[in-house]
Amino acid sequence: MPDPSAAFARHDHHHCARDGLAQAEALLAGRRQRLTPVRRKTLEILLAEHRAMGAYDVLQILVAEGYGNQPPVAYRALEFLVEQGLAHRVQRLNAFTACMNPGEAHAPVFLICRGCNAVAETAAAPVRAALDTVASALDFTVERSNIEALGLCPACGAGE
Amino acid sequence: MPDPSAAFARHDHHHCARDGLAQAEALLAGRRQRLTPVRRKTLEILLAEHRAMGAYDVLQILVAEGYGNQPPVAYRALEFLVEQGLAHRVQRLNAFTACMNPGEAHAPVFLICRGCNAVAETAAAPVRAALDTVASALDFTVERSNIEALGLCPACGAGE
DNA sequence: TTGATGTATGTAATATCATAACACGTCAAG
DNA sequence: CTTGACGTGTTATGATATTACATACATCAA
Repeated sequence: MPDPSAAFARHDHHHCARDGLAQAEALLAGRRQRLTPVRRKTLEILLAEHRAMGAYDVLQILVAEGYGNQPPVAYRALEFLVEQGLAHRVQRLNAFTACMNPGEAHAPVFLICRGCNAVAETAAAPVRAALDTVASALDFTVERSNIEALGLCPACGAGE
Repeated sequence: MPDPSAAFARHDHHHCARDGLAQAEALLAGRRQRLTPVRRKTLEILLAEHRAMGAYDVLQILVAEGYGNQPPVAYRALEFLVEQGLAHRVQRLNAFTACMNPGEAHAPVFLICRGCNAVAETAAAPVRAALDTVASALDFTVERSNIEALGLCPACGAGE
């Protein structure tokens, strides 16, 4: 059951799901990486549900579709998608989401609503720039970043 | 066994550990919160080891000191310290560290070296400001944030 | 086509991280 | 001297993640 409040920024969900696979195929082809059936299905699941999903949630659906029913099946596919920038891991929730901007610079910011559990991925460039600045002051080289904010989305914030 | 590379920014470790407890006591007294023996010992452990520690690592030491040997003992003390701003949770590592600046504005940035696993907590104000800006564009109210960067510390970066 | 090599998947078993629920003790307010 | 809030101890279980190994599939050179 998809969560209708999955993203509080209005957006064209059909567009997300429809183009997600095409974008993934194009990107992976350029990198000589394979979008195998399990990986493809896993990405479809993330795109369709459009919410942060636990590995076991994904696995449950994979099983129903006839794939292997052990955790590594889901974890491997998810790990691949994350490595390729097609999905992200939301550390705070031990969960995964499809990336909204595959192929673009990767430093996503996740806004997690504590009221309705919706998760929005948003533009990160300024945040990433600030992060690079403080890191370079310590001679630290940033390769990947996880930036997650917990708070209230517009709907839940209004209700308080 | 403390990890000598726990923080790659040079600092006075004695100072950290010595003042940490005093600061904690002062802060908690002002809030009418109690630094009980388990909580105190847990904070001492984090300050002394000066590295990101798993809850079970902390528990093991608590047991050796004569406290309860079940996970909730450690988790409750750690949760208390996090709530009071005396410790932080590093999501990426499922681990905890003593806060380097208790009492000050809280939006820590963690720099995690993938070479030596050292974790440094650093100044966050500009990053947090950038985060607030992108969040407010979506009418999202940020209450807490986790900002974690994975990369290479000066020592490990040089060795590559 | 065959065989060699790297990559992907299936599966069992286990490791690691975290919480629910309840019992007991302490202490301060009434 | 009871009541209620809080903290701790303990049992049990739940949730998340990985190791190890076997099998299958893709690719490519001979």
